[in-house]
Amino acid sequence: MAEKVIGKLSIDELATFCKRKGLVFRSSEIYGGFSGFWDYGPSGVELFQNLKQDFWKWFVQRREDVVGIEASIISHPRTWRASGHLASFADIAVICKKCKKATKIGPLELGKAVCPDCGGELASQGAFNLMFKTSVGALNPTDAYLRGETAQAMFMDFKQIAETSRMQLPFGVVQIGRCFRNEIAPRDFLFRSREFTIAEFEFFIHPEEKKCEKLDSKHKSVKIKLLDAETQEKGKDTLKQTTIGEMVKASKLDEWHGYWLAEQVMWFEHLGIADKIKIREHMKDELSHYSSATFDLDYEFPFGSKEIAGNANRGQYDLTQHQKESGQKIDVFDESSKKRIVPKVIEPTFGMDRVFLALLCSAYTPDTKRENVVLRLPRFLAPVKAAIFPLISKGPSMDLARHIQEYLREDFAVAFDASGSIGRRYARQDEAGTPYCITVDEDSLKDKAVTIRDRDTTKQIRVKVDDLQETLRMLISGKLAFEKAGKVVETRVK
RNA sequence: GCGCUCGUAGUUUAGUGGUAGAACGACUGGUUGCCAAUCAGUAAAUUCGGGUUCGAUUCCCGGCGGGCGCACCA
Repeated sequence: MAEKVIGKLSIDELATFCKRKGLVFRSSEIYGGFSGFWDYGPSGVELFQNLKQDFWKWFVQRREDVVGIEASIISHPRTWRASGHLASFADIAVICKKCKKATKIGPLELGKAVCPDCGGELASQGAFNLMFKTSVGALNPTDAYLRGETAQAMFMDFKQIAETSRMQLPFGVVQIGRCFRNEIAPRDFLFRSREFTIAEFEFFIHPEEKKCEKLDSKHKSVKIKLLDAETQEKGKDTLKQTTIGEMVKASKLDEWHGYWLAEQVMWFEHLGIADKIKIREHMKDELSHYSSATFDLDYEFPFGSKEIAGNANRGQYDLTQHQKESGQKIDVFDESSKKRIVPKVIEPTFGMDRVFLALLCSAYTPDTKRENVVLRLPRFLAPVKAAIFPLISKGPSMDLARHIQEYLREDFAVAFDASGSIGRRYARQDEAGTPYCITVDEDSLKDKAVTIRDRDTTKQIRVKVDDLQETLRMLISGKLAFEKAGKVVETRVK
């Protein structure tokens, strides 16, 4: 039988799906929407919270060398002077009157500079203002900015964190939080927005430390598809199959940088999206003002291969800058050299809304046989873990179904659906990404058992009501194979 | 931000210078019913503002929003 060709997913189709299923809404839609802003709906917020929680478990709770903070979104205005973000502030956007090429120039160049391409006269399009400006104080307020990255607080709080949590180098600080950038043209659904969530950590290392004790064979064997700087400088985009170990060996990465890049890829493997990830090295001329080496982790989106995470080598830049600006010492005492030292920093970053979007792109599976979409999310991230259906929606069946709902609800996010045909109810849950559907049927009252139906295979097993909680826990954590969790039963079809 | 282009229920769409029809979905009720296709019913739309006109969802202008291209992206 000829396979029905499924059209390539468009980001529009995904956005419509997200709206329909309560995952993501356009912000302020009753006023016509507001470009660059999005709302997570009832289902989306569950998924997003699960994602953030999984990140926290993976990178903070599981480790001894990382602690978290949650800093204010608005910080002292001098923060951004120290960080170097204010320096590019006065830039002016210009457009060439002749060839229409848009660029930006420094404020003093206006009136003097000409188009770099054709030498034509430049017209000002106005001042660039990538940072969100706000004011603080009701009476005679002072200017302040909403943070464009979460990093700065982790530098500013460095000494307090090290002291109160008794951390010694090397150690990291993580936070997940909202950031704001006045993007010129928000685009591609959630991908480029003006308000977004970053999960970012600053990992502090002794400046002389070259070795990374934690870089073991597990990290070295992490396979990656690499687009390196040289290839890009030649104008090509050929990917190299390599491993973290090989890159470290070839001195393309120092050990700590390699370790963290491997950790990032390993989290994506855990999320099931690593097959669409490639690593892109930044070319010299695109490095940020603070970084000596940067790698992007790009995901293959419907609109192209785009950055969802990054890894920058920030060196001692930020701590040194804040020392200068504040006049305060930001350093630690090194017992071995008996000297005060300023740590160097590796910064792994994740655009969490982008990871969310990548998860949906990978999960979205139109099933031609079932004639509905199946959202194959990782089970542990699914907004709802199980849905309970009474086959007969009245009488003792209904009571038993309600009872199951009550007791499962204590441990899992569950849904209950007694309306429509059973097939329709399965389809609704397939689209919601619910991994398991529990059906209470005619026999359930007699044998005190129910069927569990698997989202991805539609196979069914019969499980005792008393074992449901433990069975679900094992299934969701992946510690138990579905067919081994109960007696496999034939699916009855009309 | 610039250029091109688009904007009818939640979704997909029909239609008209005289205020709109459908399908799917949602909701309510019925149906001894395991993979969206059973019956009955209900709610639900012309993106917003201004102009032309006796009258505009339809024509014109502007805003807002989307798509594509350019540019930008700590």
